[in-house]
Amino acid sequence: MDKTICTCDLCKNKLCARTVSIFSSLDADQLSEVINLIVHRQYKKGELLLLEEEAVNGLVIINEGQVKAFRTSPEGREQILHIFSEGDFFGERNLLREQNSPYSVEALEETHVCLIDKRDFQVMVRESPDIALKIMEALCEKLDRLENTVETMGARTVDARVSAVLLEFANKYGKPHSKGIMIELPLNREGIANYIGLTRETVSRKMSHLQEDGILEMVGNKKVLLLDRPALEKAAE
Amino acid sequence: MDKTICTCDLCKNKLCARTVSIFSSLDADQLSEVINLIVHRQYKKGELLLLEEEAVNGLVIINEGQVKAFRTSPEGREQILHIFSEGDFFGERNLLREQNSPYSVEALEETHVCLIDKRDFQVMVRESPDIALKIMEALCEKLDRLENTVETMGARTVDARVSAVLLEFANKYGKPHSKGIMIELPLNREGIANYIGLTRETVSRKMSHLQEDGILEMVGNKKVLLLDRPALEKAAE
DNA sequence: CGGGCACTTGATAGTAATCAAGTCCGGTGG
DNA sequence: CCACCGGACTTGATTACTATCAAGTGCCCG
Repeated sequence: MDKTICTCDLCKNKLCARTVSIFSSLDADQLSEVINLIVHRQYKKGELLLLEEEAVNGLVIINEGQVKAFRTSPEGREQILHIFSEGDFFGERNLLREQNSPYSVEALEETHVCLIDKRDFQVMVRESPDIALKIMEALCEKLDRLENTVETMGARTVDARVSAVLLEFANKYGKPHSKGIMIELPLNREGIANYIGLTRETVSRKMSHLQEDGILEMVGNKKVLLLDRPALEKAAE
Repeated sequence: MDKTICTCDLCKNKLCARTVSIFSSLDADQLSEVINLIVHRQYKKGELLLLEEEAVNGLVIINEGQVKAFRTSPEGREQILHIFSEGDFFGERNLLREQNSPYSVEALEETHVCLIDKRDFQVMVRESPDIALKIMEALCEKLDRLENTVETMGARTVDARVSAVLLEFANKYGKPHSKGIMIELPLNREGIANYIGLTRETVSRKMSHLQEDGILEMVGNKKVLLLDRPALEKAAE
């Protein structure tokens, strides 16, 4: 795990803390206090930010890039639990209790993070109780998403699962495009498979099928152009 | 939804609020104040406490009995997300935000609950911030459990899933027994299937297989005697 | 431009869902 | 307390689907 000083624009300008909703209730003084406590790090694609069962020593805020949080089963199958992007954070569950990390976290691309030490954060929460509310909000959002995931994985067909994950990516990463919505995929085929409990071959086949049906168009391996969103929504049901 | 006055011993003696960890930080005065705000209800097996997409008007604490929280997919498949028993509560996510229920809740047996109105609860949280911490704890526990569920459903074999759910029940409902651990199952075969995304027939077959292997013994339809816990743990990996 | 890795596509096998009886449990009423 | 009835459970046969194994193609990065 290579630790380097963060050089991204946001951090150089000391604005990183301002972009994160968790600190939105702080005034300028409090904010500059926070900024002084923040340690910056950056990770290359494939580097680990955290290892399952390891002690968590603070809150990690993604400032640039994205990461996957995953577990590996005894047989070696990887299950991705969360994908965190700019503005997301993790480690909040371990700020108030002594417990090791429930997952490993790996950079999916060049990723810059802001790190706040556990003790510093505990002080901050005590001084600004609104932060606790923001954390609760974040916990609720994660719960909502995981409940959706459980329903999708337990009660939906495989076709619906693939459609659902593409819709999720369209909502999160989609950019308007003349023919529809251009989606920059955060995961390769194997990653998508590990996110919804399938194999890469099955994901590949189902995506090809969606292309045949004219619902989407694959643009290289890393992008998808969603042509018919309503049809994809119907397929995800 | 039949609403009746609660007649269970705990409530008659006004002790119900005391048994719930969420109020453990309150002193006697605060507690009696809480007790005056509590409304009691009881539900028969099969009755709905809450319907998906319905407004949630307060916190529901299970005082006696148990319930399942579930969603029904468009094709009619039911996915159970949580099982709540004595001391558990739900609805906490809707206390701080306006959002409808993410699931339906149905009584699995005669169930007595304590209900605290949303507004009353918001006042309580403001007066006793420790309650917010308790809620955060509960949210974290639910997150932990759902992450386990996602991993189990996505990355484990079907045999491992059945073993895992039986272990979960053993931990939660198991009572020591001369030959092992006696488990009173909260769900019938179909319910177990809907909890781990399988069909009742498959669950039935896998449980028969575990019995053939001498790992457990079925005692009627509603109980299981776990004979070899280490073997079940190994099978759940 | 070239090589390696990710992706696609095909063939096969394994496993759970489905369809279909038949059995047993458990609650009810005599 | 026992007999009976209905629903839950088990077990079997078949089908459908995805994982696996395998080969070939094409994308992407250096």
